Amino acid sequence: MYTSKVSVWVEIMDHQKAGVVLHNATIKAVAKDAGVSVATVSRVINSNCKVSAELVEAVNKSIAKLNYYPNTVARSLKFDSTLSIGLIISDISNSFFCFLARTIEDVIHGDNYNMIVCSTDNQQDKELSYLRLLLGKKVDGIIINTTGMNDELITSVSHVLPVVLCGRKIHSPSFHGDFVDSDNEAGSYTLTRHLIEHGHRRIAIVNGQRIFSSAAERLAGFARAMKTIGIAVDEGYPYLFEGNFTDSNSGTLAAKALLSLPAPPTAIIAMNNELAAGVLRYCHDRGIHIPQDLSICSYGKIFNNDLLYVQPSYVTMDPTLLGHKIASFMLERIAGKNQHSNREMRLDAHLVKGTGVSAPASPD
Amino acid sequence: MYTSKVSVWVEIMDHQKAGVVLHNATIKAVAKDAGVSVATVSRVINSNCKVSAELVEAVNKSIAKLNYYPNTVARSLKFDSTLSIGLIISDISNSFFCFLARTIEDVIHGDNYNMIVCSTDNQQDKELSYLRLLLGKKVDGIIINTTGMNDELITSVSHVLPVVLCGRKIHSPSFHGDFVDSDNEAGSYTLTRHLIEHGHRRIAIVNGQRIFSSAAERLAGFARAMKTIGIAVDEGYPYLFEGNFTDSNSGTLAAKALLSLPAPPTAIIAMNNELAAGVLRYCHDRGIHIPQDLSICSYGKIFNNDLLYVQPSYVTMDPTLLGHKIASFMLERIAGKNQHSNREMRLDAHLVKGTGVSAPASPD
DNA sequence: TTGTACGCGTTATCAT
DNA sequence: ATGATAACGCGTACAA
Repeated sequence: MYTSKVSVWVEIMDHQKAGVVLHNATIKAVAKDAGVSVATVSRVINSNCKVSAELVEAVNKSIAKLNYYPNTVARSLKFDSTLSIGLIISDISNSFFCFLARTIEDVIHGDNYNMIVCSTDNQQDKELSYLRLLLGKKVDGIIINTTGMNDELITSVSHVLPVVLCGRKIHSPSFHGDFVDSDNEAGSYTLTRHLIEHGHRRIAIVNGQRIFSSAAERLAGFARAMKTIGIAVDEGYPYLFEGNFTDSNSGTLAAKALLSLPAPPTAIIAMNNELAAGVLRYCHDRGIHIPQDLSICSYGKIFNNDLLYVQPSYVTMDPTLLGHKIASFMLERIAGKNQHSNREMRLDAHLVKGTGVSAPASPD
Repeated sequence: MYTSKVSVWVEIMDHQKAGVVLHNATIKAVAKDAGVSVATVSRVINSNCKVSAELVEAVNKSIAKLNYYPNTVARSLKFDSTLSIGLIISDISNSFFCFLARTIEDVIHGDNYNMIVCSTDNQQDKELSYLRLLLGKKVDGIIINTTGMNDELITSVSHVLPVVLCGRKIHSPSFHGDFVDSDNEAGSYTLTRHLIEHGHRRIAIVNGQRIFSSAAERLAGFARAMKTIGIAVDEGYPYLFEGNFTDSNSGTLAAKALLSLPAPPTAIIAMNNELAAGVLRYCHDRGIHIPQDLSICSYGKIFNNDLLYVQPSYVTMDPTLLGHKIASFMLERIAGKNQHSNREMRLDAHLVKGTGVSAPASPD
């Protein structure tokens, strides 16, 4: 099996600390120096076979002398496994994905896996290009927050490689992999009901593109909540803004558009942290008082939320929890050789009330 | 030479969009199917040699039929180059490093390089472990914000691989690589003078560990500025707190300690964004009014700065600018075969005044 | 226990 | 122009 020989590495590298030259020595060089065959060296390194004590000694001496360390690329070629997994997300500079990436890195590092990070900016061609690259690089698995525009290819990939989706679902029945996300519909429902209970009726929603399952589900939860007060959210609903999840500026534009309406909303729900920051930025710059003039909610916590000039109410979407689940699924799939049936994991989104919500100034 | 054959990939992968099975076909299988030798297939793929039109046709047909794509691992073995670079930083979940990572990714992706992200948490053993891993994986270069505790090894690595340092210098004369950072001394001087000009005298500094060159330089700039008003900053200086750059909580502890002193400071300079957020958090929770009770400055912008309840003055440290420079240096070194002499690039840190600074309530 | 030889998927060198 | 074959560095049957 293809495991990582940490103990050997430690032994090897300890000798390299004192500023010695790294020769890029090969196993052959070590064998020659120690006067043994490459097979013996290999056995010493991987310690999976019996080697006499004196030869072990000699080999280790040569390893230290030559500052030898194994070439992982060659091993990968042999085992068709690289001990690295690809992470394809829309944008690593988004605080949510930062924490997600960090958590995933931590978990998989425990199993000696590395992480190749790829940011797509939600562009189909970038995603495609990265998928190709990772496929060619023979990563052992792919974690992907997909753009939703390469479903067929990803489905194909899922037949040959462990795939864990995050945040955006693939509906193809032949897709083979796991899915982890927040419980979008319920979370959005909770958030909307929170506003309704404060007396709001003209509630606006600033969403991401509906081609993303998360956006669609959050819209559905919103609609279900609005239905409880007899308001139908359909194509004609006036307070619906579809922006871009990865661009807080689209939240700013949304706020501007919504608040310019003849009968502006008394509350806005931004469907992720980026959009929420954008909405907040608009209100801050324009001197719109929150919550007096407008109540604001966010799906997921805004970074540095507790230090903001006002705290929107939000439902939790903890990237650490998500990351742990995602990484675990991935490692399980790799270990089980991708034989699991599709799994779906939804994380609870519970309400955290903030100072950004109050009763509307002029209820209808 | 080892280049990436993008055009070929496009051609190859276009046929895979419709949910076909990815067989992991090899060049041998393609050769067999097309009735040619593997050499010919290789030539068609890399189009570096003349092949007759009909054979090109046949090979491409087989490639499409078998959904063949090249195994990068095998190529890497041949070329001793993987088209990937390692990024070793203290913590990818820190907003500053997020933006840095994103920028670097963008730039190197243009040259078809990938990025393996490694977070060390400023721990020596983690850094060591990641260095080993990247070395074994035969990355083409390493960008590192080092812990400062593996200088000898990194120096060794720099003799065999392009290395670009970021934020933390290695002083060994035999180190071979580039260094990019903010102009720490000058930036810190600017920030301190800003407070002095507002009338502050009891100015506290919340710094990272001085083993990091950035922390040492910022301390030096602070000391130089204080000297202009005849205050010596030495080991006996009472308003010196050494915390942890990567842990905002240590900023909170610092604020608590400093403000509990008999003659508390009238201003605090936090030497990075994390520490500043921690200081701010303490003040916010304790109801300490800023800037009335205390003025606050930060080296680098706090994330979502414009939405905070108060805006510390800060000097710029743009991760995007830094990232561009770092990535460029790396690509140049890779292209030039590591033959450059050591380069050092300092980015200007200019002052942005915020609402978090005013004259002290009770000047001495 | 130890060594020889082959194969992993490619590319490059030599023949033809 | 095309094909056979030797490398790249490693692990492991198989032989000894």
